[in-house]
Amino acid sequence: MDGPAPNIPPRLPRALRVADTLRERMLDGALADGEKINEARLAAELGVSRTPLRTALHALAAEGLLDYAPNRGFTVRDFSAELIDEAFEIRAALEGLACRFAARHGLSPDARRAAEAALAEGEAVVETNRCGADELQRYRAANVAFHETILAAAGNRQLADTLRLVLNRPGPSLRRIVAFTPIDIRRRVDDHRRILEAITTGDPWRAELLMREHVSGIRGGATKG
Amino acid sequence: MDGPAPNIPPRLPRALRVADTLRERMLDGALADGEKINEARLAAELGVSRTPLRTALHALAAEGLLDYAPNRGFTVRDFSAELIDEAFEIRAALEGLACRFAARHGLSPDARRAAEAALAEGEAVVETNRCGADELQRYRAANVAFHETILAAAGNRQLADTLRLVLNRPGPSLRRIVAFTPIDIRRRVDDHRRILEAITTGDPWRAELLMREHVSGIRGGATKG
DNA sequence: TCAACGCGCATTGTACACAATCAGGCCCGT
DNA sequence: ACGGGCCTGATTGTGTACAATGCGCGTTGA
Repeated sequence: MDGPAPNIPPRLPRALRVADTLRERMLDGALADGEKINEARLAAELGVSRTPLRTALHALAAEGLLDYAPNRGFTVRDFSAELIDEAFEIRAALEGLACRFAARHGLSPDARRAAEAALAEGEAVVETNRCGADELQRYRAANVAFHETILAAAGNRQLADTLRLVLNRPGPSLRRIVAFTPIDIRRRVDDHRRILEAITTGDPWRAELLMREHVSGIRGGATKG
Repeated sequence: MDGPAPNIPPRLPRALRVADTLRERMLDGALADGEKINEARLAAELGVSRTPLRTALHALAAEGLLDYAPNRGFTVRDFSAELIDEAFEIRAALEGLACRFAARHGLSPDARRAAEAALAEGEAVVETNRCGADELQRYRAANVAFHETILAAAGNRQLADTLRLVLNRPGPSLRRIVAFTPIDIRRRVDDHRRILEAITTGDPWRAELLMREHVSGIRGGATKG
């Protein structure tokens, strides 16, 4: 997503860094659900004035991460467990759509190479039949690369933006909930292979269906049910 | 009825009013695509200082209506024709999802009454077999009521927020592009009937499919094809 | 005792002034 | 004549002071 640094190397505005900081704090729970935000205190804590902080707060509210009541300030939006399920279904629908677009539009040579590389990396991890921190890290990277490649291939910026918003949402960490047993990973990599196949053979609707199932399955195989 | 400003808020923050104003200007094209925004000039034009204006600009950027480049300001995002098509597909996917949720969750008595009332109103318009400004206005109201009722019945605020963002997006007016011949309207009302039927009979997947087709068809019947 | 009123404090909203950064043109060296 | 670097005007980013609003508490009267 927002690449590390080299893309935007010069000092970028405090407001943006503050927004990122707050997003992270919501992800790791440092900002609890429903908590009211005190601008002055938070600004002091972050070492900036209220101006860039307010900019960040309004932006996050527009993204749906905070609730805003005029003259009454901001509160951290509550993302409980069932809301995460809902987010996954939205994500499934949007990624399915992206997949259909990618299949309809076709993959560029570069995109195809990238997708196959990500897939191969995932399969390599599965081959190890192990599930340590290292393998997990490799699988995650491959997974992200695969999904992002498809999203980019969809060639629809609105969709990408919308999806990014949804992905950024759940505070209690969407990712830490997902199960990562070797079986789960094997299944997901297999999903990836079929999805890529549907895309390359030009079967948009099947590609969409598979992706929807794939993303829904991430949650289904992860939560207690 | 729901008057714009003076009715609800004795005093609503300037930033919010400015945001609304800018949204409207983008809708009716007073802010052209790709236009660069000069904060000082626009602030003077709107009669506010740069502070609330900047708040509004950042919020609109977070909503995806503006592009923002650090230290380089804001530009009005370009929503050309094909982008509107894309927006419709996203909308179709999201409303389809809402429809499925509504069917799965079931309609409350109130919601059911509201949906049937909206449907009946639409059918009443069709009965007239006319297509004047008055009928069009009635149909539109009924249409909005129908879709919003279902969205509310889905009981998923994230989905509602996401969809609202997408609906707010296209500047060159999503609505003015849609065709409104009696045949189109008849078809759409018929769609509505089937959708409601699928929901009330508890057929989530059919409900989703029908809604997706319905929304896609709005565009399909409107553009050159 | 309880409810309603009003005051004061805490917090949010806005304006303005100043610092940082960027775009464009001029000058200079080669 | 051409390319590169500096300088200047314009625009954006941030800090700070002040105005406006809302909330809680104490007082007062029945």
